[in-house]
Amino acid sequence: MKRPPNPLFPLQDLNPSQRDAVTTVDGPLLILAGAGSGKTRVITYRIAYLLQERNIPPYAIMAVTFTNKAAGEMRERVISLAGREGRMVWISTFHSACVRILRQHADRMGISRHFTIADDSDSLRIIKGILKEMNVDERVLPARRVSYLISRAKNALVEPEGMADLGEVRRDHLMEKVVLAYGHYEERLRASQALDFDDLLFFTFRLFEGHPDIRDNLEDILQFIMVDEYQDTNHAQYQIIRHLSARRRNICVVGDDDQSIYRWRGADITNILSFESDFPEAKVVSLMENYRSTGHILKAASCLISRNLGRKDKELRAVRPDGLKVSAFAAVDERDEADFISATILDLMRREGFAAGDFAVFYRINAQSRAIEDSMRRNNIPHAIVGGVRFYDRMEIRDTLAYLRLILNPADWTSFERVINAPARGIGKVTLEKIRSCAAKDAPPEKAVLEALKSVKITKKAASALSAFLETMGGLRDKVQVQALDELVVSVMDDTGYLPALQSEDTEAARNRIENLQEFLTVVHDFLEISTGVEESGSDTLSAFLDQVSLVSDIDSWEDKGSAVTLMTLHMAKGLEFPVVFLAGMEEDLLPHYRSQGEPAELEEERRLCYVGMTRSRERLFLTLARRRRIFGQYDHTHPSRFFSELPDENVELHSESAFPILGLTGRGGPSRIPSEGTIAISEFHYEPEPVEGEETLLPGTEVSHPMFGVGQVMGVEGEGGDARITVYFPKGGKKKLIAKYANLRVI
DNA sequence: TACATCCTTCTTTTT
DNA sequence: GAAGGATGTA
Repeated sequence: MKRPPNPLFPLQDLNPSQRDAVTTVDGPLLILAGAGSGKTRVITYRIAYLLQERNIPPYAIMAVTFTNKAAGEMRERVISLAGREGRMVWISTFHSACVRILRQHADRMGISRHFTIADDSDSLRIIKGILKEMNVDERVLPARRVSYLISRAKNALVEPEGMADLGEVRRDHLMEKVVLAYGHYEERLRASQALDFDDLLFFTFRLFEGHPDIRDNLEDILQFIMVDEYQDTNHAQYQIIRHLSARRRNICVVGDDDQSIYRWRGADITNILSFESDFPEAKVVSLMENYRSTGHILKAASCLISRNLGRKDKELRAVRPDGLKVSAFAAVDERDEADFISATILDLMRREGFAAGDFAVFYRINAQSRAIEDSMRRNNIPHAIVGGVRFYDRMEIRDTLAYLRLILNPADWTSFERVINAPARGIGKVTLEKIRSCAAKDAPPEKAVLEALKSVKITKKAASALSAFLETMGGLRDKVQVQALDELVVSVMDDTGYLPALQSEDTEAARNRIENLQEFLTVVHDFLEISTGVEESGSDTLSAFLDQVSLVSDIDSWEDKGSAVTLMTLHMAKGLEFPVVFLAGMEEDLLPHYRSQGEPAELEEERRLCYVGMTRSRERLFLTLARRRRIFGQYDHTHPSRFFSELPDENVELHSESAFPILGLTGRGGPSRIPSEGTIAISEFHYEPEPVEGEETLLPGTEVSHPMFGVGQVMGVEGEGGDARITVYFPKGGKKKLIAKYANLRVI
């Protein structure tokens, strides 16, 4: 389907460097796209350019993003630029693309085409079980840590044997345990015909390595590859990209090293920093004109990020006028902070005509959302929280999904264990253990059940429940091919007794769960609506649905509807923009987070996080902090984030209603509510707070000595005065809870 | 085996 | 300040 070059291709919409990036299509290309520099526009125009000006067939182009939302938006914009052809361009996330490839070639990898995608909580559950079997004390080696280390290994394409060589983990007895657990974990996943998130990448890489014909075939088809958010790719993704572009080398990566915020998930910032040495013939185009933010905001953000050492030296240019300065506000506590945000929003809406959808509040951790949400509710401000407790993480949804997975993949032990006693059927730990002991190696759970019914003593009640369960599952598997997906889901809820059990419960919680299940049915309907037209078997539809559900992220369902204030973590904020942005919790130990202060590289990532948040803002930016904050239900004093002191005076001012000035910021003389000695210094502050529960001289962290246990450190204080209960960690005696008036503690 | 009650721990960030 | 785990009771 050749078509003459389109003389009207809208290159005039682009500035010179954008145009350069769009029209450079042969050979490796690195597009360094600063915040707000029109990155998405460049990618979509480039795809349209390939289609229309170079007559490249759409199936020869692949664009990879990190979220489904980004992929969906990209597809829409390509279609609106290039017409229907754009529909056929392969635009997807890394993980979705890998699933598609793996389902197609599962046989070559020796796995079932219907493999289950194990999510994080599945993984964690499996690892917990393994550690227990290995008699590893979770306090010495938490499952979370093991899970993290395994994930890091997989992202680095390292198998259990090679794990001990990973730089950050030393070879010691704990490490041996982790390596062992990794091995067991893999066995368990394979027996269940399951792949975890990291496996999706790792197996795709292995597929390419071990089966060059498949790789070559794909490489023949995919002539042009584009990768968005390249700064957040991990090693596995990097290697997959290398494979796909090995021969043609038409690889275009787009990113900004200053916005790399997924180091903790294995993202390797050196991928983008060393692109030019990986592809020596690469052309580099820098997009350094920022069209988004007003001058003060951009200059403040640029100054902050310039503190990082591990970055390419560059400077964004503000296209827009200076606008208003960045506003800093110090609140008394997190409630006061939230109320300030609410009041400011109401004020801006009333006086300057902003709509609720123009505002976003960003924070470092999800737990911060509560106070803000409360305040918005009190003030009747429409708001939407993105993230936090996910819909798909609700128990009833996970249970239903587990049934669906088990229908498709009878080997799925994790799902089996989840649903075998949901609803309660009288099958507990003991029976389950019997079933497990009857399982021959790699035997699917239902075989093991049959075996157990035959050869082991099982209570009458449990035995009949098990038989009924087997029958139900058999019946559901028959229904897959004859029922539409929505009917099937209803069958699952009814036939398994799950919904009837909830209905007979008659509690608020149960009604809530039933509501969620109904909501789940709408999700199914929506899915069916979108995926019409494709002729598939029942199991293929189910499989596609489960894939989609496994790979959605919270941000995918967020829509810019203009009707509500958006509340989300800084991580979710990447790629978005809002007229007015609040960055809440600008405190030491929160931003930067205390877990990130070990290595300089981690601190730099926190700074990037702050930078990402600031650069989301178009017109107005507010940085707020609370001088004391409840953490784990207890008040703690805070210090202003060190990032305040890294902002330039001339672009930031203290908000006129700030309860306290912040040392290192301008604004002296302005604020009205300030006690004169109330300045908060970056490293310390002299302000005497109004008395807080149980908190006298024994702040957490205080060194104390005890007549019997010796020297220790205060971990927490509950209650007040002499009756206060003080938790102290003694290196010699361990953790102790002591009553203040009896403990005879001396502050050192 | 199920349910209630206590206790502990936890919170980064998520495809 | 919740949620999951451990423990005890029916």
